[in-house]
Amino acid sequence: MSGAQIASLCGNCPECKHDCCFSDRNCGSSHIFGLLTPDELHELMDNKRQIHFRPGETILKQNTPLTHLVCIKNGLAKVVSEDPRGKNLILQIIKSNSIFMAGGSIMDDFRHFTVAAITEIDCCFIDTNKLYTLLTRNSAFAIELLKHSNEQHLKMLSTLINLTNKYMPGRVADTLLYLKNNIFEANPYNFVLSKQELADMSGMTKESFIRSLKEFEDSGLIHHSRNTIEILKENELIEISKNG
Amino acid sequence: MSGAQIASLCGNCPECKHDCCFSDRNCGSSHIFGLLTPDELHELMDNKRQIHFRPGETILKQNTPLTHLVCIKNGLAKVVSEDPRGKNLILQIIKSNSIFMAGGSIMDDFRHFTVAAITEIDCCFIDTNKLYTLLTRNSAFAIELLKHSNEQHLKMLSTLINLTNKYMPGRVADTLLYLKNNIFEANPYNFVLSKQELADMSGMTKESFIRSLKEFEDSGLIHHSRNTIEILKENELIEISKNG
DNA sequence: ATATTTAATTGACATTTATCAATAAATATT
DNA sequence: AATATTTATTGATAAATGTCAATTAAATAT
Repeated sequence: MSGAQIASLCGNCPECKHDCCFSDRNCGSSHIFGLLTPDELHELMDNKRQIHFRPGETILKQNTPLTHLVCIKNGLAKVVSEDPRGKNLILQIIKSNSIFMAGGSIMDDFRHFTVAAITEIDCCFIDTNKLYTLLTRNSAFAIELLKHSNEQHLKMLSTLINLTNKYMPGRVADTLLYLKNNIFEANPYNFVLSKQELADMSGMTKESFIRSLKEFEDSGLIHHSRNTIEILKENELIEISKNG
Repeated sequence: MSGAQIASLCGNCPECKHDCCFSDRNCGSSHIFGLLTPDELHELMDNKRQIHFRPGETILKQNTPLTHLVCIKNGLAKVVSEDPRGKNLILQIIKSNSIFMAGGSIMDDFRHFTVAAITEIDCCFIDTNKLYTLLTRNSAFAIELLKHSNEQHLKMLSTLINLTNKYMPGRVADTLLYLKNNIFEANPYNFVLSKQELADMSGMTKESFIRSLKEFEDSGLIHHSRNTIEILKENELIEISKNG
C-alpha cells in the first residue's frame, strides 16, 4: 500500500454530498446511498477519507480482516482471487461510481479476494460497523444492499457457468464482449490490461489467450493491435460465446 | 411437477411453529426466522403449503418467474444450472432444514437455476411478496437475510475457484470431501447420486469422473462400491485438493 | 424369470489446453 | 542512444480432458 496518499478529507459539510463518492452522482450506479437521510449520510461519511491509488497498487488484500468496504469514485480496478500456487483469476473489473461489497461479505469476516488498481484511482473506505448500524435502522437501505448483493451473486454465477462450461474460444469471446459492452463501452476500445490479465479474466494461460485472439483476427472477427481491440463481427462472437 | 402432492396444510395455529419448516428446529440452520415475531411468522405462514416431491422431480425450474422461495424441511435436493447444450452443472446440494434463496435473487426476477429432488422431499414455498413486506418492517430480519445471501455468495466463489483453478483429481477430491463432510456427514457414506451427477458436481464428464475415482481406489485413498464411498486417507485427499 | 431399458465401466482415440523454450517487441533505466 | 527488463508472440511438445464406441452390470418392466 506504499504510495497511497490522502487526497482530501471529506468532513460533515453538506457540500461534500456532491463531491464525494457517496453522492448520487458518484456511487450513483447503485443508488443505494440515495435511500439514506442527510443525517445518516453524514454519519457514514464522518471521518471518511478519499484515497488515491496508482496503477498496480493493492487497494484491498485477500485474507486481511474486513473492516471497510471500498467505493470507487473514479478509475478502474480488478477483483482478483489469488491462488496459493499463483494461478490468479480476475473475477470482475470495477468501474467508476460503483460500490464494492467485498465479495458478498458484509460483517466480521476476512476478505476473500484482492482488489488492485488498474488505472489511477480515487476511492473511499466505508467503515462496516457504521454501515451495520445504519442497516439496523433503515430497512429500505438494507433491502437495497440485499438487492445489490444479489446482483453481484448472479454475476458471479454467470462467470462460473461461462468459465466451467465453455472451451477457450467461448471464454475469450465473453471477455472481449464484456470489456466492450460493460467496461469500456466503446468500439474499438483501448484496454489498459495486459494480456496476462485478459487471460486471468478468461481462466487460461496468456499463451492460449493470445492464440485464441489470433484466430479471431485471422477469421476477421476482430482487429487488435497492442492495446486496442475492435470487434468487427459482434454477432459471430456472440455465437461463439453461446456455443462454448 | 406432476406427482407433487400437498401433504399437509399449515394454518395459523401456534402449534405449527414447531411442526412446519419455519420453526427454529426445522429451517433452524439459518436461524433467520427466529428473528420474526409470532405475528410476523404467522403472516409469512399464512396459506403456506407443505409440498411433497419424489426423487427426480423438479421443484423449481430455471427461467421461470421467481414468485416463491423454497424451504426444505427434509430430504436432499440439487441445484442445477442447465445449459442450453445440455452441459449441466450441479452448484450445490441442499440438505434438510435449509432455506434456499434462489441463487441470491430475492425480488421480481427469474430463477437462474433448477432445483430438483434427489430423495423424497417435504418443503414449503414462501411468497416473496410477503417476505419483502416483512423485510421492510423488520431490519434485523433483513440483515440476517443479507448475511445468508453473503454466505451463499462466498460458497459460490469457492466453487468457482475450485472448478476453474484445479485439474480433475483436485475437483474430484473436493466433491468427495464435500459429500462426506457437508452433506452426508458419515464415512463411509451412501450416495443417492448417480455418477453423472457426481461428474456434474465436479465439472467433468462421467467417464473422466469414474477414471479419477478408480485412480483414487488404486492408490488406496478411497474404497468405493456402487453406491458407497469410504474415504480412507482424508489427509491425502485434502493434499490433492490443495495442489489442484 | 425374462426381456428391456438404464447406468456404469473400459478402451481407443481426438481434441483441447498447458508447459517449456525461444524470439521479438515494447518499455524502462542508465 | 544503449542497455536492461518486462511483456508479447510463436513453435514444439506434453499433459489433460472429452468423445465415441463397445461392453458389462444393474434396475425396471413385462
